[in-house]
Amino acid sequence: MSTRQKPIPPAGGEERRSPTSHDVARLAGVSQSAVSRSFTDGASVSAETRRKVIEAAQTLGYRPNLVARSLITRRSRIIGVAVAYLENQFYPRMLEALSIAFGQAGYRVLLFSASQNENSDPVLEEVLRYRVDAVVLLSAMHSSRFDEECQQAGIPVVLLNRTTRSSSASSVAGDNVEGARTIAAFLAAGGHERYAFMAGLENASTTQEREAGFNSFLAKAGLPSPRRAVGHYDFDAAAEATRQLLGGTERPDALFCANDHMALAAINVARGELGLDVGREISIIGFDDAGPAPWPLFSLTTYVQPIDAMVDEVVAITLEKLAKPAGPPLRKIVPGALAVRRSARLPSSGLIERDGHLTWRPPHESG
Amino acid sequence: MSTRQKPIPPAGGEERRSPTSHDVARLAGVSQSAVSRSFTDGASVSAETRRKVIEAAQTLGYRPNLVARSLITRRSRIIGVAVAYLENQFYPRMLEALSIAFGQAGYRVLLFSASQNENSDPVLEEVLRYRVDAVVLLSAMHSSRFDEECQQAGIPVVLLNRTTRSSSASSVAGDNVEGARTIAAFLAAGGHERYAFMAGLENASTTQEREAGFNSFLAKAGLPSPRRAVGHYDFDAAAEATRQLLGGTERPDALFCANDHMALAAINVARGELGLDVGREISIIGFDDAGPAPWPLFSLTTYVQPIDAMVDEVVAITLEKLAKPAGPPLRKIVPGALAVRRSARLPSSGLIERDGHLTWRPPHESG
DNA sequence: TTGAAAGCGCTAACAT
DNA sequence: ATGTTAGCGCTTTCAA
Repeated sequence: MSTRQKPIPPAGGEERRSPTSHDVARLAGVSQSAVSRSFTDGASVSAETRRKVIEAAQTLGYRPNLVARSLITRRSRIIGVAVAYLENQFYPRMLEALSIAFGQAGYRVLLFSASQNENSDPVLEEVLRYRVDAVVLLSAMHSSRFDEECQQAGIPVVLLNRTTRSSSASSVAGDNVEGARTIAAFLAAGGHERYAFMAGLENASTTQEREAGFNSFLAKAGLPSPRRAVGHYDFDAAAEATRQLLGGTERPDALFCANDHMALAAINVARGELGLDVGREISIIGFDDAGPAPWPLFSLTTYVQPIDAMVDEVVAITLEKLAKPAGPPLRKIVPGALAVRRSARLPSSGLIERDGHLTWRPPHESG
Repeated sequence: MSTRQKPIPPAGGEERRSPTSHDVARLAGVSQSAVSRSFTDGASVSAETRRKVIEAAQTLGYRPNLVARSLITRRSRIIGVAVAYLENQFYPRMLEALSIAFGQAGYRVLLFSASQNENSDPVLEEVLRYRVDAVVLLSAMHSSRFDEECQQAGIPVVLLNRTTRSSSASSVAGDNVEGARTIAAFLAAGGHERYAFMAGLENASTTQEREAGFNSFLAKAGLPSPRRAVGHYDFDAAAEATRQLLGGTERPDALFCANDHMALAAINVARGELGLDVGREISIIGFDDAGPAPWPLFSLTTYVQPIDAMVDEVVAITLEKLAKPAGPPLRKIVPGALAVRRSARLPSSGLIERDGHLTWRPPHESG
């Protein structure tokens, strides 16, 4: 039996290894497990022992190694979050809110970027090696194959601001159908005659649901179906779509864009290039309430998605799934509210003020 | 001696443990270390062995556990990134670029949020427990105590878009002094007479350096020193600062805001509230080239900070520090360029077109 | 309450 | 090239 040989420090030799629980134990004159217990919340340690341990830890600059802890607990307390196209102001705010909310629940966020149209599976695949406890898909495309692998590995997947049928993933999204319906009703109440809709990505649930809600109201109200263009949720593409939509004859007097990011592009083109008086000659409405929407120069009427409520829901669902992985996916629709500003003509009735903000309720709510 | 008892699966019992390298080894009929080697890049394994291993891994759905690997290699391949106030469009783009660039280098980004004014030490302290390989401070305040702890733990700290003397942290920043000087020269060449400067956070290096550069040029040119207000790098505060600056008599005809986020607020107030013709009655210039700056409705003249170049520099410095932790901090200033757009009056000479963009060079460059 | 001992899943000598 | 062995730093039985 050889004497316990001091391991050779990594090349360079300068690097001082950080102190371990053993070092602390030695200094405090207790066992290593006592140190571990002193840093564990519900563990049974005497106050005296803990005191000695904390003191020794302090003098050594000891920090529990979460990697080692993860290895044994099989919980990393890390949530993988996939994002793409943070250019759209709505996402950074979601991300920040997620990071803060998960932080308060004792989790950290590991970031994954994937370009918007690209399949993010390879990156997400890589995440799993980090043994993240759960995955939140904020903006990336995803395949059902990925869900299944996660499902099988016992890793909850939560989609944020998108839904999916035929998947084991949970989801949190805004009320796209109702929101779009409200927008259509608002525009109809404003007496508009020629409608237009700007789609985002064709295969995104947000675009599909918002378009469905918008069209269904128009149809039911006997109004003509909207002219249509595709902005791919991209600023430049949306600008081009706006030119296409508003450039010809018989210009629409009402344009609903599937999100604010595109609506902001539309305002830039309508006012900046075409010289239109937005809010009088043309009404433009978006969806989200992204960063610049309330700025005076845009004053964008939009369906507000409540970021904090949605994020809280994501955290709640994630923790719930972490606690009991079994069972069907959890799905949540979070209601929003129309923020009435100046980018769209006001109807003569139904306007109400709430918390200093203007909103609107259809005068004869039915059903 | 007891028979090796199968550990009891975590409560619930549904959870299938993910396969380990041992499982793969057994199925492939090789040793566990052969499996490890098959998943290690430069390791010596025969093609045949690797084939068998990969095949077995495939059928079992094996994924190497990076947590276990980290424990032994003492490298997590995770970079802690601290952000705050993603509302300022410049930061999300930086963050996305960082995530992508580090991803290409085989690292992932662990996110930490701290509010802008708050001391982020407690959060950052927490990071260290995850044994991140390095820390990048994108937006958060930080104390020299934190640097020292990292230094001592052998964890490189890299500041992005801010600098510090008296710290062991490396840094990457734009050329604030030169940029601000160029802006002053540009405004002077445009024949402006009454200057104003909007500061961000007083103790931020960006504000200090940009103000110093701006003022130094004005002084040297014999121009009056600028009127001054503080916008705290916050949209609303900047709007208020704008009212204060432009509201009175003897209105300035040139306003330099310490970043674009505040300049955008200034344009919103100047045009939206005060009805000023931005670019003719008042020239407004920013710094960064944040997301909405080029939008037609702002067309903000600004000093462009090259995000990709800065981020590449951060990655390079981080990797360099990871390779040789010893030595003094690495500091890099990345030059930018003035993007001439329409928010500021054009000088009669010095304008040049580059890559389809308009920029400007002082006609008589001296010293 | 406390300590001893057994591993979590992997990498890295060391032998063969 | 491959297998054996010894841990990485921690949590968690199990006895005392």
